[in-house]
Amino acid sequence: MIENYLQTLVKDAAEQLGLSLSVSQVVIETSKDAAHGDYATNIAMQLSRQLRKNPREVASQLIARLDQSKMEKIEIAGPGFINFFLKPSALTQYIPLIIEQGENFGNGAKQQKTVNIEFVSANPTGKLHLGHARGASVGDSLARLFTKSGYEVIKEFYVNDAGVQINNLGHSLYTRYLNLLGINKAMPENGYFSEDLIAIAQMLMDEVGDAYKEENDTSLEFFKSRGSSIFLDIIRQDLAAFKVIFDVYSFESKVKEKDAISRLLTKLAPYTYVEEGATFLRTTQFGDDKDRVIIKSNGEHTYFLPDIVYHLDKLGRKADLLIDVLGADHHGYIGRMKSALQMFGYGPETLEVQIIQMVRIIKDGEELKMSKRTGNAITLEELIAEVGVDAARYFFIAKSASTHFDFDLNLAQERTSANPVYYAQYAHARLSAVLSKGTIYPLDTSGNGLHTAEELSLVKQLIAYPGVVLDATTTREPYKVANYIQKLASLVHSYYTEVRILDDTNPLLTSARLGLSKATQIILKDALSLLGVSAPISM
RNA sequence: GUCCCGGUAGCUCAGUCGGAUAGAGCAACAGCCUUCUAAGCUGUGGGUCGGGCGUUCGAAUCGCUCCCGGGACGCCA
Repeated sequence: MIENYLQTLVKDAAEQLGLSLSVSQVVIETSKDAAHGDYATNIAMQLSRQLRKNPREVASQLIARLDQSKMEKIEIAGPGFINFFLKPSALTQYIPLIIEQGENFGNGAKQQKTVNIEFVSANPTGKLHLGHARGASVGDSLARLFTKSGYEVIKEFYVNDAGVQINNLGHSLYTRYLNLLGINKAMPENGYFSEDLIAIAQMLMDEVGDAYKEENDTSLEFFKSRGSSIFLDIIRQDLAAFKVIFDVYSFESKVKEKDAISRLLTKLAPYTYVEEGATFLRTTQFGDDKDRVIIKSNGEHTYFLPDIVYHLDKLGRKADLLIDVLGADHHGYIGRMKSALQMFGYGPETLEVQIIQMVRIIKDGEELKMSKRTGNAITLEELIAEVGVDAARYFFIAKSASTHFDFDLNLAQERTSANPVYYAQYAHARLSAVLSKGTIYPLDTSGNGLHTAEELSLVKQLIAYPGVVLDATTTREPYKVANYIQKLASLVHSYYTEVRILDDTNPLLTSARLGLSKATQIILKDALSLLGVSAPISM
């Protein structure tokens, strides 16, 4: 956009001085202070070292060779900044483009690349809780960002339906069932103690009566498979209510089917050795901290093996990049999986792991420890009921995923304007109201006639949108979109308060302002949609 | 002991490949609704950017080191 235009101007001017610069070397920043113009560059200070000249002198030589047709003026300031003061038309010329492209404004060029984003991937042994909700928000927004940036995206959920956890679930559920039948049996040591399990046991008892009162493998198998499939259904429903829809559910049980594990072992053979009865994989050859056990001395394989099969499966289906969104407790897992994939010839950059830091629950100013045993976790379902989908998603996304997150229950339950999502949605609602009342005026989409400081700073913020989308995608940081939204909403509210948009005494200006409102509404709505947050037309 | 994340206003957090006077929201205080939605706007106060050393025209940002908080380091999943 405009940054690119300015970069090229500077580059051309530098070439006339006999300097060859790449466009990306010219850093254009938006000025914080209006006295510093609309945009600024520090290029003269960067160049002064290699030219061994005073930066202000370099700046004046550049300016003398710069195309100034779209400038009101150019100034050298401070130690050697070049400040650009643009003509209003240089900014407002983008308004027709925004209105014409609509929600496609800011889209990236087609990438011919497929990104597989795996997130949530909770065990089907209980309901989703707040930790999962953060992963769901971040993963889903990443998917939306990649889609907007031109990638093919696959959203994937991996279901661990064949491991120790499911065994625990089966035993716990079965025990609850037997208890309901009046048979005395203690819950397993590592069992699941949540209330939900009792309800499900009751449901199954109503369905099958005492058919499974004999303790045997068939009985246990029934409770394992029914329990996990019931929980998976609940998980899917909760996610759908949270506006997170997965394209693919992959099941561990399917991954392990046939002889997938033994075939994998054959291929990994060159990288293995046996020590004290266990088989190790030489992941250190590819940068891991230590070699990893893949077959325990008791002959069972570790979880690492099916995970490798699964990742190879994802790559084999169609994916140029795998992104795993995982909780912070998984960070030790990154090195070994990257190593394993390299054994199959994939570069280390094929797999990216986005670590989501912990969520701490704060209630009455104190941390609330969540415990599987007592089942006191706050569920996603409860979260949605308490604060709503929009507020919850915005809450989770508005902070960098790499920072520890304090979720203040009292604040969330207040349901007041303290939550920034309302601020942004309200801005959209106000614009919508003005536009619908303004239909009696013709919509001027040209941008001509806009000139006040409020109008131009709003336009500058609109122009910045494509850059924000790109930046948020390449850094995998959706919170940057939230920051952008807050700034945009703030400009909208100021503008709305300072300026009477629908002005009977000046229909021409009204039409132009409606055009600006329309363009702003388009971008605000699209930015919110990247976070999975709705843009209401009234509140 | 090793690795990861963090330490910026009373609280929660931003801070554009290192830039101009370090910002926003909340909280506090003072104003603004006969006119498009006051879930809003305007203004005020509030800082040893965890400490130290270094790199350079310039450091919250980069390097080294120390301190504090959270997490991970198993033939667990």
